[in-house]
Amino acid sequence: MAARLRDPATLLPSLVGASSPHSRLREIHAHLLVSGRLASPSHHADFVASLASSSHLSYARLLLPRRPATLLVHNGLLRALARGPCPGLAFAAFRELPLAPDHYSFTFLVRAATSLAAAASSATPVPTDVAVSLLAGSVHAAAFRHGHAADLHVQSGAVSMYAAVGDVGAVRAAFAEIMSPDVVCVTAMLGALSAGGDVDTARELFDRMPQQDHVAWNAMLTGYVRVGRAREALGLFDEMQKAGVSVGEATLVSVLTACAQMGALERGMWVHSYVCSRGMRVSVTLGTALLDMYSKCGVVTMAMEVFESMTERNIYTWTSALSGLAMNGMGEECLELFKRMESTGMEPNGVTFVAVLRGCSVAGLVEEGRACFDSMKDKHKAEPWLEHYGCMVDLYGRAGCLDDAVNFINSMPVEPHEGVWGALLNASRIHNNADLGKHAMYKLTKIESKNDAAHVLLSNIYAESHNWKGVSKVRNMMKSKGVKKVPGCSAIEVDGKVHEFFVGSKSHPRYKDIETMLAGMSHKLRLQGYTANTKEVLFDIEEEEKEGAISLHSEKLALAFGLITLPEGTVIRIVKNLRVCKDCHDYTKMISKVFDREIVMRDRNRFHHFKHGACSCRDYW
DNA sequence: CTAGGGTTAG
Repeated sequence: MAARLRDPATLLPSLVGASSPHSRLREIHAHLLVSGRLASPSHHADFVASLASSSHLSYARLLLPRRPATLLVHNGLLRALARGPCPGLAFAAFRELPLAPDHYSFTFLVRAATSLAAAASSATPVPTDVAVSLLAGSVHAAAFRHGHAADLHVQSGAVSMYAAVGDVGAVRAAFAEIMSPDVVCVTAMLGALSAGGDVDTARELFDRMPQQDHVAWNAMLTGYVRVGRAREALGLFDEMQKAGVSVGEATLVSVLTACAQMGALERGMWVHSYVCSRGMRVSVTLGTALLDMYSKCGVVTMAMEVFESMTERNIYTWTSALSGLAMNGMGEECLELFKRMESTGMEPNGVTFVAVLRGCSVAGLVEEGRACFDSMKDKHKAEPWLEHYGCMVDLYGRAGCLDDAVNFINSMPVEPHEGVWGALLNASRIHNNADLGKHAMYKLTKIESKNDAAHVLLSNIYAESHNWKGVSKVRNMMKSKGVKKVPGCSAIEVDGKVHEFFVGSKSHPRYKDIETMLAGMSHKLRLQGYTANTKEVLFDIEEEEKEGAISLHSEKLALAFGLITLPEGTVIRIVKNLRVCKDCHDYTKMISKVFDREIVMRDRNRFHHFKHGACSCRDYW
């Protein structure tokens, strides 16, 4: 097939390298002219665009004034710039346009604004950038002025653009303007709604579509994934397959993300074998999603196997691998991998540093973490985010250097946020420092008065030092302030089906068996000398008045269910939405010994790998 | 020559 070169960047990729000097470009240019490959305006346009997208702007500019100055050439340039690494350049090129722009021109500008907005919102934790929002508005206004705002492509682009800047009202207005929206428009709207957190409305729109194509299905899928409704995402994927919709890479990436969220290892592995059996090429994105799924399911060896097998790795790949190691308590390995990353010349970003600092933290590598934090500013000229300060406080605090943690906070050039105080609060809990804990709590509640996790932490601090008055004070505080506790929930996958257990719940169809198993477990543990930490549990505010509920924390229910259903010798994997409490942690350690089972538990922050009565977190979490 | 779906942290 004589494929037409549609993407300018693919034209002459071997000839125009990013580092070619001008003289070399002139050579190539002359060669192309002589061989007649620039004869037609479209080829000329492709060449210009190709130069622009490989950052040879100045040379591309030289070619622009060539006659005929067609819109084709200029639009091609706009397109390349909009899709390139510096979308803002498209606006510079637009200002120098020697001709009146057409509707094509505007689709590229809209696209450029969308990319800028996406980059702005991912670069910093700040929700929206005013400048980008203004830019979006002016692009749209310009489209109106030139009479091209009614073009379907511009319109659907506008919907995505406003979604990218987070302007819900503008999204609705832009969509309402479209007289007869097609699949693409509706899909854009669908994506916009789910990006704003309103997946249910998105789903209504999806169901009402006359016919959905695979992109619409994928948009819906990621909508669920984005808001953390992984179960529904997987359900939708089943429907998608039943409907015979083609399953491509984007679909599998979303499915893997859903598996990672739920800790659904079996389904994740199913995707892996699906990919292999069909001989699909494992792209960077797919490979990264696979590796991430494995580490979030606690199977670091497989994650690293995928990582090593990849031929191309980008910043996401490295960061995901690093955070996988950190999450699984493999701090030394994390730091080693980071050194390897630096040696390849891959530039770490803010997220990478969060991962590495967490790695240092779980392994107690205080000096290394400090060096890493300093190198961030000095070597990588990156300004630390509040998250990084939080990581540092966690690093010092977890290692027991509480003074250093406090000094670090005092020397911060920016106002500490709740994460920083939360890290200090947790450190106070680990090291039984009630005074410091109270101080951290005081600061924290001034910022975020209804933080439920913080209240639970403070209560645990008091309980640890048998200060029951303190415990009940916290409880009253929660009542009067109306702090709502998120109910504990643990999930376990059996035969590809994920079972969820809520704290104290008896609604599982096999609850009778679970109850019997729990009794058996307690009996066996008692024989081994384990006694439930009743005093603490009695005041465990998660459970409030129910003293009989000691064994009913959700992870215990899931654990019992796992022991019943999973064959001996297989690893029991549990995913919990909150932090594991001390009692459950001790309990699980003992179970791993008494039942001789390996248990992998993912809690809100990290993994616990229980084996032979010990945990990989070395009791620090 | 045009528009929509994908990966990393908290």
